[in-house]
Amino acid sequence: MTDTAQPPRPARSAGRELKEKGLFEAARAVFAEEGFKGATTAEIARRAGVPKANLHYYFPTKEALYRAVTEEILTDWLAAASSFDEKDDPKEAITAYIGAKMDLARADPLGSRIWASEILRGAPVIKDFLETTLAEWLASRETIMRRWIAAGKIRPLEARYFFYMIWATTQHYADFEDQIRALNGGAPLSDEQFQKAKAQVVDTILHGITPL
Amino acid sequence: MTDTAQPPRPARSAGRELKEKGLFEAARAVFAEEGFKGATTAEIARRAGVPKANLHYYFPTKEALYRAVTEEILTDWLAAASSFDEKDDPKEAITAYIGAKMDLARADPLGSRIWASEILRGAPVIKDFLETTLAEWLASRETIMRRWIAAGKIRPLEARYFFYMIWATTQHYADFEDQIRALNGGAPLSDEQFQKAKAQVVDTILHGITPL
DNA sequence: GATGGATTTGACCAAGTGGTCAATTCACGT
DNA sequence: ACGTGAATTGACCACTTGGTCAAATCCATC
Repeated sequence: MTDTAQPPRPARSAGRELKEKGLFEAARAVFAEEGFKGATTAEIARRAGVPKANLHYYFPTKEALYRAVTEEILTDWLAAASSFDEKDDPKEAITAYIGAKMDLARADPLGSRIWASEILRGAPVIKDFLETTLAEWLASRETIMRRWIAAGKIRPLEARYFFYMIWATTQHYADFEDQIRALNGGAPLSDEQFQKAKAQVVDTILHGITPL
Repeated sequence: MTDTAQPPRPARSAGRELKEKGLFEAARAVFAEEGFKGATTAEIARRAGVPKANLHYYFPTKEALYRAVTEEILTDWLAAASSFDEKDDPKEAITAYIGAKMDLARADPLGSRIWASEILRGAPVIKDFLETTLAEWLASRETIMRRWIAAGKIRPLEARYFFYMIWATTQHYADFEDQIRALNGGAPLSDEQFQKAKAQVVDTILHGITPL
């Protein structure tokens, strides 16, 4: 933890990137807790341990900082989404996809919460992403699902509502972590509990769509 | 709908209740969109069409207004939850429960969003409800589920993760309505679409937990 | 050690925040 | 008409907000 002097020479703009990262992470936490409007630059700067004026040196406005944060989240979302395409078999593809979404929710709950908060306020910043990139992603996976249905590999269903169920369930473990904790005797889910939850989600959904 | 003059005499404090209702509803909308911290009393008053000072006559503080709003939401939640207990058969009970939760999300999306926003900020106001009433509700339904499992009526599973899936999925249709709209060509789900979604959620979950 | 751009920051500002208050208006029983 | 309590509201206050700015400090290069 006392590794303050470990970069021997690459001093270049490494300091800048480090400070930017600190502000970025502080912003993620505050935006996740308070939403865009409720978050204050003063609080973000305080958590990052820099004066507020310094924050505005790295990010000209609160909105610029917020946009930087959301952009990364969308990237991560797409990365996890790609796990749907790695296998041709529905069972494998869906298992991998749900697993990736669950792991993302576990690894980066803040990202999921910022997304949720952004949607709650009407998605002003990511609306374009939703209407284009996300809509296209969904449409093309609907095509895949329809093929599986035609081949009798999964039961007939409307693919979009199927994906809503996956998104809702997986992100619930991030967005409602505090509620889950309250229902778990005050303690967050242990790794074992989380693995069991993940397995059950996969299991229930797979059984839910497998033909008899 | 035009039954404004149906109370012939009880003029008493009817005006008061009406105005209180207006502020209450305006507050619901603003809290749902902006969260507790992001919401402003000025905006609430503006939407209710009254001066800000008048708001503070009916509700002394922003937090009092927020607490009144949340209280009603918890009541509605419990009302919908009771539909789980109306039938002894798992298939019927779960169908009724999911249906009630979906209908609640459709009828009162604002309530669901305020709940979500409250959890996102750490549930300071409803934490007690979560830890007591909700935890007890969940525990007792876990007992019922275990009985069904022992009787071979449903597949073995951890009941709490099963409920998380139901809560997540049903509330998704309220909390992420804007996202769903963006993925639906900009139009909100029609009644037919919603009914289809509801049927599919019930169907998938029931199949997911029914023994082979 | 001088130069000059990058960085840091205290002080400041206009606009907004939740909340107060005293002066007014309203509704209604007498 | 009058009195009285409930209801209304413009003006105001202390504090917070996002953002600015100029003066200071750093630091790599010559």
